Formats: sequence, C-alpha cells, structure tokens
Amino acid sequence: MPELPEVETTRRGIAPHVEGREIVEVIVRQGRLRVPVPDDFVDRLVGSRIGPLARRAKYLLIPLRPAETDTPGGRREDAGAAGVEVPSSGTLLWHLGMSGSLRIARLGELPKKHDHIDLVFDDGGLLRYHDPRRFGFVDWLAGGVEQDPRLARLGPEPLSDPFDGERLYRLSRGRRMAVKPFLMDNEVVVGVGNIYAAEALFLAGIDPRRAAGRISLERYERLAAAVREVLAAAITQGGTTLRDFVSGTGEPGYFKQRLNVYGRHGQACRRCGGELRLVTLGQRASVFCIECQH
DNA sequence: ATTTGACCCTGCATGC
DNA sequence: TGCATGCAGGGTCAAA
Repeated sequence: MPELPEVETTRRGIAPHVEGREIVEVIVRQGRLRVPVPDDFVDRLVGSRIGPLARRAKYLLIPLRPAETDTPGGRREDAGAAGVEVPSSGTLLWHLGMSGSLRIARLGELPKKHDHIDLVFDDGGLLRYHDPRRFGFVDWLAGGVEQDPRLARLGPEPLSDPFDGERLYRLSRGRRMAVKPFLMDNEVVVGVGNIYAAEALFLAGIDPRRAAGRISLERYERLAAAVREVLAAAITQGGTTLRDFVSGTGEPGYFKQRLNVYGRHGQACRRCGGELRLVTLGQRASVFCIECQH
C-alpha cells in the first residue's frame, strides 16, 4: 500500500489529532509484526506526550517525551515510590509495510480484524494500526534517529534539492541493472515504490528495462523531474488507494484515477492508444508502453 | 561489488 | 462449492 505519498498523507491526516496528546493507554493485540513489538513498548509509551510528526522515506517518526516533566531529564516526584517507570524521551519509528495503515478512532470503537495496536490519548481519541500482512513494524528509538541503521544509509528525499538528474546519472554509471529497480533502490532515492517508479518512467518516456548505466544525463534530468511531479501530484490527491489504503482520517486516496500505467497492462496507453505491456523487473510487475518509452 | 532470489504474512482474483 | 495457484503498495538478508 504505502509509498511516500501515502505515508505523507497519513502523517498530515493524523498529525492534528495526535500532536500534543498524552498517551494514557497502549493496547497491543498482535505484537508479531515484521519486527516484533518490543517487550517494554507499553511501559515506555504510557505517560508520554507526542511532539511534531515527521517522515523520512516511508518511515513515520513520532517523537515522544515524558508528559509530566517540564525540565529535560527531570523525574516525576512519586514515580520511584510508586514503582512506576518514568517514560524517557525517544522516537517511534513506524513503517506501514505493504498493507499497513494508521487512522484516528474514538474510544469505544470496536477493533476490526488485523487492528493490531492502539495508542489511546488523554482526549478519548486513539491511533489505530491496521496491517493484514504484518509486513510493517513499529520500534522505539532512544538515541538519534539518523543514527539508526535503518535510516543511516538512506538516499535523499525525492522532493529535496539533493535529488536531481545529476545524482541519478552519477550513481548509475557502470550499473547494468534495469533503470526501474535502480530508481527503487533506497540508497539512490527514497520513497519511490513500484507504483510511482512505473508512473515516473512513463512520464519521462524511458523504457523501464533499459540498463541504468546506459541512460544520458539529459534523460535522467527528465526522470528526476517526473519523479517529483508524480509524487507531488499524488500527495495532493491524498495518495493512491488500490485496495484499502485510507488516510489518517479514513479517506481513500484519489490518485488511482490518474495512473497511466501501473495496474493497466493489456489496456490502452492514454497517450498513443497502444496496448500496455507487462514485464517483471527485480521480481516486481512493471507495466509500460513500448511505443512511448525507449 | 553488484545483482538475484527467498522470505516475512494474509487476502483476493482466477482457473480448474 | 471447494481447492490450488499466483500475485499484491516493502525491505532485509544470504548467496551467486
């Protein structure tokens, strides 16, 4: 489900409902995700207050600090006596995998199948994680987020300045792999998954099977512009809902209507009318127009 | 060093 | 109707 636009849509949707809230209860119904939910997850979170949400690649970052302390490193007076752990500052690293979604619900709304985790807030709202395939995960980071090995090696954000055609050109020299899996490599650029890689290559007129190392700088500049264009448009549309993606407030995304190639093999190219072809690249379905993409 | 394949898991569409 | 098969938005790891 979620590529960058869907994670960004989720972040924007849930932020107004979670930022500044205190977590008063955490319910883990199914902790066996791709990374198992840590044993001390509940203890660490209860009593924390949520700071401004961020996103890095397809990761949602949720900063937490102790709700009752005003000074960094301070201690709650009665904590020791009561034997209650005082939560410490940290960040939740949340990945939605293939089928995960986060949405806002109210206390009393019954969980459905595959609603694995609830964070319950002091205002009666809650953040509910749903993930049928359980390829997603949530982890708690104590230290610097950028030092985490999962984030340390990531390439630039596609909507940031360091991502451009020159970078694609430079990193692709000598690479024989097809350009589509190259574009989906998170060390090259983050957040470009199977849907938007196919769409960007169509917009740029590049055959997804072409060797990455045999594409000119000029064409990579077109590709970088196409990546930015398609991701920005998808964010504006609230992401792409293929099956069950919903924003943080339960709305589907409307970008599906704008897809030119993804999921349309056998249908007519919107530009030339030819039949769209399906090939497999890097074990991922790849649809393209043999007339419009070279 | 680069690239490929298996794997994590459930649900759905398809074909027999 | 049931059953087997293949495929799905992602990422990691081992092996070639």
